[in-house]
Amino acid sequence: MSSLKSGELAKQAGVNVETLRFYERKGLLVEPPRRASGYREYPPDAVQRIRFIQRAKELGFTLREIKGLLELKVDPDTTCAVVKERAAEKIVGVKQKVSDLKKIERALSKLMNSCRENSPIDECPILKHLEKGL
Amino acid sequence: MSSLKSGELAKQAGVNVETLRFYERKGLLVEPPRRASGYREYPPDAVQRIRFIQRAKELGFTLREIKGLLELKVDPDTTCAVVKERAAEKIVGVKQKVSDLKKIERALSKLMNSCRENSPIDECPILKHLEKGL
DNA sequence: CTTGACTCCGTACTAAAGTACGGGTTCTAG
DNA sequence: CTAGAACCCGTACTTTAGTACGGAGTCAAG
Repeated sequence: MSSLKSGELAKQAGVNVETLRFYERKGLLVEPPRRASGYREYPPDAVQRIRFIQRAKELGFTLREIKGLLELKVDPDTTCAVVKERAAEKIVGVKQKVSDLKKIERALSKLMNSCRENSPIDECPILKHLEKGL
Repeated sequence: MSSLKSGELAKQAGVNVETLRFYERKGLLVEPPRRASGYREYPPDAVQRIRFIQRAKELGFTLREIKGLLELKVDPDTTCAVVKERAAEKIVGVKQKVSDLKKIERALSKLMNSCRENSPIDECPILKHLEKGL
C-alpha cells in the first residue's frame, strides 16, 4: 500500500493525469515502477516532486529549466552556488522582460494622452502612429 | 506597373515571403489581385500595412488584436475613443504582466539573499523553498 | 529558347505546456 | 460475475507567430 496510482497522484497534486504522462515524457518525472498489469505505482513523495515543479513554474522557470534544477538536486557535486546562479540568470531574464514591458507601457500611455476622444478615426493619433511611425 | 510581387513587398517591408502568406491566411492582409498566372500583385501601400502590423506588434498587440485594429480603421463608424479603449485594455494587460514579473523578481531576490554560496545542496534554501514551499 | 530565379500551393515543423481522443486492458464494488 | 470507473498507449490537437519544404508552374535575361 501507500503507493499511488496515476489518478490518485494527479488528484493530490492538483494536476491532470495527462500532465503526469507529459512530465514523464519530458523527463521531469522519473518513470515509476509498474504493477504486473502496467499500472504505474508512484511513491508517495511523487506529490512533493510535482509541487516542486509547480513552485518553480510560479517563479518563472520553464519546464526545461526545472528539469535542470531537479537534476542539480540529485547531483552530489552541486553546491548552493550553482543553484543560486540559476536563480540569478532567471532574475536577469525577468528584469529584461519588465523593462521591455515598461517601455511598451510608456509608449501606450503617451499615445493615449495624445488622443482626444471624439476625433474621427482618420485623425486618431494612435492609428497615425501605427501607420506612419510618428 | 508599380504593383509589387510578393518577393518585392517582403523585401521592402522586411519580412519573409512566407509571412505574407501567413498574414493573408490570418486575415491581416487582404487577398491582393492576381495576374493571370496566379502571381499576387500587391498595391504599393501594402508596405504601409505591414509596417502598421509591425508597429502594433512592438506595442504588444497580438496578431488577432491587430486584425481588430485594422478593421476599426476601415469602419467609418469608429471614433478615436474606440481605439483609445483598445490601447487602454492593452495597458491594463501590460501592467498586470509587469506586476506578476515584479512579484517573481522579489521572490527570487529574497531566495538569493537567503542563500550562502557554499552550502551543500541539501541545505540550499532555494531548493528547500521549491520542495517545501517555505 | 533555355536556365535560373521567382512564385505558387498545401503541408509539416518549430517552441511551450499541456489537453483531448479513441480503442483496448484492468480493477473494484455490488 | 459483470458493469463501470480507472488505467494504459499512441497520436492528434490547442495557441502564437511564424519558418521550412517539395514539387509544379512562370517570368526575365542572355
